[in-house]
Amino acid sequence: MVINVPVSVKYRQLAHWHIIIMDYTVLSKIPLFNSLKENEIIRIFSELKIIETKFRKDELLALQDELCNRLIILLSGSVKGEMIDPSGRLVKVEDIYAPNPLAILFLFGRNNRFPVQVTACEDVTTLIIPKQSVLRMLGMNETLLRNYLDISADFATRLSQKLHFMSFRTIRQKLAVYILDLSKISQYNVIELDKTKSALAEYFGVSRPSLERELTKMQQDGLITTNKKKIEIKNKKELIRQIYQ
Amino acid sequence: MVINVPVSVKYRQLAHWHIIIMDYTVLSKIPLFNSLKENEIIRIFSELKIIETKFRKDELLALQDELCNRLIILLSGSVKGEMIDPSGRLVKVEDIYAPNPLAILFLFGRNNRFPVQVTACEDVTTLIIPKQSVLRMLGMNETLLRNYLDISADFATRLSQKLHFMSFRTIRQKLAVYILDLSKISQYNVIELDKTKSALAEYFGVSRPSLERELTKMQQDGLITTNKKKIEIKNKKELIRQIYQ
DNA sequence: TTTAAATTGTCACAAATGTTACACTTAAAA
DNA sequence: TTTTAAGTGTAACATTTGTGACAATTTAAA
Repeated sequence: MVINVPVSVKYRQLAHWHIIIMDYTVLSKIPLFNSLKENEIIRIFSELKIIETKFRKDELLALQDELCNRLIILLSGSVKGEMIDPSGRLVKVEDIYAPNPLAILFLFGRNNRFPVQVTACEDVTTLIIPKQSVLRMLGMNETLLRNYLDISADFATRLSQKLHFMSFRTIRQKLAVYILDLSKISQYNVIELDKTKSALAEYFGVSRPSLERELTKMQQDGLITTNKKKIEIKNKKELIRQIYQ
Repeated sequence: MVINVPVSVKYRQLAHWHIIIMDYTVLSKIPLFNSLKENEIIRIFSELKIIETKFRKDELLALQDELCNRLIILLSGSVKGEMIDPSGRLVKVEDIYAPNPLAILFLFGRNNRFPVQVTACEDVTTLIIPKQSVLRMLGMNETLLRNYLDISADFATRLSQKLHFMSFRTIRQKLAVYILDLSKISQYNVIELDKTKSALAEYFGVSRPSLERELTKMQQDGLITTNKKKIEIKNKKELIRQIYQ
């Protein structure tokens, strides 16, 4: 695995910051710059230290526990966040795709370090904005501030929802919540799992055979029928009841 | 239980907003106003719609799933956050004490609703700032913005840590992490639990007898000795190893 | 002080989940 | 196409955890 030179070192070597000439069409797709007019974006980019950096597949964008002193926004490609535990194992936590920012929740705060190691899944292009520039930027434009707060809140909401989800004890409860959520989205009683069962078991934090067994039991109990990735809800009322014992 | 008139209704009835004359000593203790000079605080309070509201014990400050359109900061007293599940049970999620803000992570975002119902544990005094005023306030003063972002990040960090904590499967792993964390803080090998064992079991999402049993087993295995709320680490190296199988 | 409530410690048994193993199917790569 | 890897489905057995119950102890309230 190729270790990339830490970003913070890289841009300290530059005498002056870059002024990036970029497509408005590209930048306007970035959630942080949503609803901003072209001249506002140009002003922000001309006044602040914002640089474009490319990473190759498998290069590191950030190390676990490294000081989070810059906002990294993916322009193209995708990265994965992984935790290293003391026994040396790498545990994948999440994937992030362009055009999203990464670790936006951890840029500020008292212990502002990357919670995971970030590795490029493929060749990626990023915008890197030093923390101080982010702060100036947010003070310059209220729309931008609003976008930043909205994006942060959305991440926090997802974190909180996952925590709530984890609080369901049994595999059956987790499955019931998961299936019902999917059926809400598709509006049908027949849903198709959006992950492989192995991935779902990992997401639930349970073993794959246990997940399969519970699906089989739920079928025997007349709650659902299941085949491969397709699940049909047979008794919605009872399925809801399963969530609360 | 007394149901309080929703706050949003309350202050819509006021013809003009209040200018609160308050002690600088009180306000400077609020994390959000940390490091702000007196004249800056006075300016903010004179220009924005910020009102002081009192709630009695057991009154509701916010309902679960209610639109989160205001920042509530506790000046005195404490509140509890509880979730209601469809079977009607109330599940306590957390306590918040003055001088902290509540639901700061959920004020913005697409689905900005209170994730829990908030009830006063005792008589409380609060500052209520409408969302729009919060936004203006953050644009007015960079220190304030920085405070807001820091506070949000600290909450997000705690959420993320709890999620990481929940990802440990067995009770023994959770206990090992918990005990080692406490020993890091106190710097000693003898720690005192900061919760009752019932509360700890609830925090872990396990039953109390199971928690007790695991503590007993860990003592039998020579990892710790335990009595009431005191736990002494006997074999730190082995205790660390327990975290990873 | 007395009394009541909360906390702690323990047990036997039931239920849920993990582990390991194997066979089969499907999808991707050569 | 053939080959290989990934995904699915199931089983026996071991381990972990939950449940309900009870007694002893500590703490708070009257």
